[in-house]
Amino acid sequence: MTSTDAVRKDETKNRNLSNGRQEDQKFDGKLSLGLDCRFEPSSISTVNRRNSSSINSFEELKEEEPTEIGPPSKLLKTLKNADDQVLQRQSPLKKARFSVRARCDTPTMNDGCQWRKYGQKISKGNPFPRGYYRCNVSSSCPVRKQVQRCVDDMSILITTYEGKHDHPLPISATAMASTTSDAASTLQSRSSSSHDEALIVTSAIAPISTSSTPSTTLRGFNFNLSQSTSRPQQFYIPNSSISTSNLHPSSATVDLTTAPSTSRPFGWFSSSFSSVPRYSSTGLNFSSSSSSSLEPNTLQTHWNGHTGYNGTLAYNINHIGHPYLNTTGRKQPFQEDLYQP
DNA sequence: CGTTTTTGACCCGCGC
DNA sequence: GCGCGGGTCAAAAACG
Repeated sequence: MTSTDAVRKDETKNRNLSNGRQEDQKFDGKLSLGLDCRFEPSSISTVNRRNSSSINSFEELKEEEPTEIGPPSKLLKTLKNADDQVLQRQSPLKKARFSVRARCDTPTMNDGCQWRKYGQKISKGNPFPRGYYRCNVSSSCPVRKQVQRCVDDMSILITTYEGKHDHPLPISATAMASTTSDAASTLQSRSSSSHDEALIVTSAIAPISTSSTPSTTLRGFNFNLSQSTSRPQQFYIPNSSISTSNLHPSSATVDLTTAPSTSRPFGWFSSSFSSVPRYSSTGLNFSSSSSSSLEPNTLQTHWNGHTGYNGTLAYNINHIGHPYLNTTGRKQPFQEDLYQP
């Protein structure tokens, strides 16, 4: 057993290394994400229904490992890997966790990073399998994410990020994916008490532009990371909620499923970005377009506060829509269909 | 043919 | 100590 385990580790190591090469190459290119998260107006109306359930679901997540202080055995196990060295470095006390809830039709949110699925499990109390992904952008990147449907509303996708990216992050790795808990706790400290409070992102941003066809409905908006800076601005994301646990500040959840008024879905967004055409449904898109004239929108967010990522976070509205394509462009089975009762 | 996903098995922590 | 459940591994299958 022990010898086989050792062999396992080595194999894993080698495999990871090879993967890393590949990812690095991808890194050079502009990463374009097709995010398939859609905010259906109809589903938006169901948000209220969700509120109770969804909150439960993500609290579940947080309680899973509230005090995950470097899992002893796991940590030791992984210590052999560079991954874990990074992990330890970044989280001396506990793994940072950052959950994002969003309505999404696709199996997983495209957040700008390359993710490799390494497992799937049916968790108790939830008929929908939980997917386990690890960041594939860098071979040593310790970031992992878990993706699971909300048990009460399968249109809601709960993505939990864990760890920090150890790579440069030129990528449009999303703030969510990259900054994890620290960011979230920071955010929460700002929007503290109320769950219904708008998410406020202080930013440096230029007016957003969109390449999407104005006449069509916006299916997604992108969250981009870029290193550029601009004039400060604030984003208000009403009805989104950030929650953290006082007990476990290292994990936080951003709830993007809560929609604004029904008559004007995402009106808040339009108001923030005047150039954004009116749209009725959206997809949440975390994409990476590092240097594009199309999206000079870069926001410096408080997310950067503690994360070591001083890059700016750019929220970019874009018309993207390749549902059922993941980051690699590979066709993904529409899992919802599979889960359909 | 190389890469990614699937999936069953395994490992480990935790509660009883 | 035992069983359960979550998380991970890795061989096989699927995909482009």
